[in-house]
Amino acid sequence: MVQSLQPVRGTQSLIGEEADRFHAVTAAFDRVRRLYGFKRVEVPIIEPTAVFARTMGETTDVVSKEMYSFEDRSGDSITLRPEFTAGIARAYLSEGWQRFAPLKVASHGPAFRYERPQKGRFRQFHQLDAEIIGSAEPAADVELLAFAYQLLAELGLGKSAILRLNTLGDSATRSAWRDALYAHFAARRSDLSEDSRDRLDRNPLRILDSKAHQDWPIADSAPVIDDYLSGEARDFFGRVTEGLDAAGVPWERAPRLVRGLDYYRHTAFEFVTDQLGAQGTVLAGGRYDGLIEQLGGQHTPAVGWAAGIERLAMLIDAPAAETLDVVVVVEDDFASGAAWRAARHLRSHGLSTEIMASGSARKRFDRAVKRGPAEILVLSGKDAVLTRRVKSFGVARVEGVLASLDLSA
RNA sequence: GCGAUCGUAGCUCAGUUGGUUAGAGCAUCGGUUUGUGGUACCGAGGGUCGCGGGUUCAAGCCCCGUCGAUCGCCCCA
Repeated sequence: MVQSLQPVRGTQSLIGEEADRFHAVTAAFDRVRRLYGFKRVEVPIIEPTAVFARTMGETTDVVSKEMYSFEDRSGDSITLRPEFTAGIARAYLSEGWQRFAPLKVASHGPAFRYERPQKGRFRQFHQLDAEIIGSAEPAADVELLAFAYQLLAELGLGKSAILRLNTLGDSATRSAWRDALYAHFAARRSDLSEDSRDRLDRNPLRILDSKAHQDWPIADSAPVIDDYLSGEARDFFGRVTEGLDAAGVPWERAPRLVRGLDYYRHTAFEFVTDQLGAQGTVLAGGRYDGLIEQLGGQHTPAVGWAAGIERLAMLIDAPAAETLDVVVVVEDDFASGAAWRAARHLRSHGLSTEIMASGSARKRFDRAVKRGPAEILVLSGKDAVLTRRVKSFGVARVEGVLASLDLSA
């Protein structure tokens, strides 16, 4: 293949069932989003680089090595969004969306990370995103999770995607726990895997869910978050879990669940499945009360989640293929005017219609049959006399719609 | 960034221990006595076997490099 015709690594072009799966996910999202009163918002795909660097944490992998950043013609550093949250927070501040607070918003679209592609992971990937900005209430966390759960349930994943839930406490809790973890792991540094020794300084929390067997006993004996929770943090988490129980959202406690991005506080969660290989997380998020301040705004509590559209699309049952209501077979050119008139009329009455008008008459009919329509309308013009027949394979609607139409004019 | 596996027609794949002109199905196009036709039958086009080098009388097949894909590590949706 010619070099320039190769797609950019980690991007994909979809057609047929794959495209239908993708659309099924976004359609379900848009339907459920409305049931919960989340406004649809659109935000830019590009932002000033600082928007992401300041909010996600300079040392995170996403910021330090996975961002698609470039200088535009005026020399400004621009970044293709690696996630939605920071951009929405920026819009909240710069567009004056504070006036809508508490604000419930939803969006979906592409995001970009420079990573090695593998199953369920792409350089251009697509996310669903939901945020509640300006509410410090545990009820916001509950509502957001109820939304997520109903969405997954409507996608047929209510059983296979499990909600794992944790609290990271407030910032005092989080830093005390982090210090304790650091001390614990640093004391056993030489027993840790090579990866985890690297993680120790960068992000000691991540050692907790290390995949290296040799780390497991050390992680098992590590300090637990519950011992560091302030009274308020404990109370907050309690009200979230009570709310989930009342709302009928099943969950399990994952005391070692941490999130990679720096801005998370209190509630952290992920819906996981065992059907996607190494990329089990299908929807994840949490509370990020400090993020808007990081961007220079007033203290503004918020919660949100993002879900991977490709990952969900791989999990759902194949959507029913789009069916065709009518194929119009034009047996000879004399009838082509009538075919256009008939097709226009059928389409304006909501019947999906295609016209077969090339190749031999026999081929046209064969192709019409292969398209699998509910009905085939055959128009012929033998001896300059227009005649029509309808072959029906299912619900017969064509004759009814066409009854009032003079096809010859 | 690291590791493993894999690259043959537009797509899915076959191709024996290295041996003549690289095959099939699907798709595309054409034909099959104007046929009331139900996914048929016949035929055609389409390949520098990812790319470059090497070994050999001879390479789709063996070796090296490179690009790409897939899966995993890291990280994450």
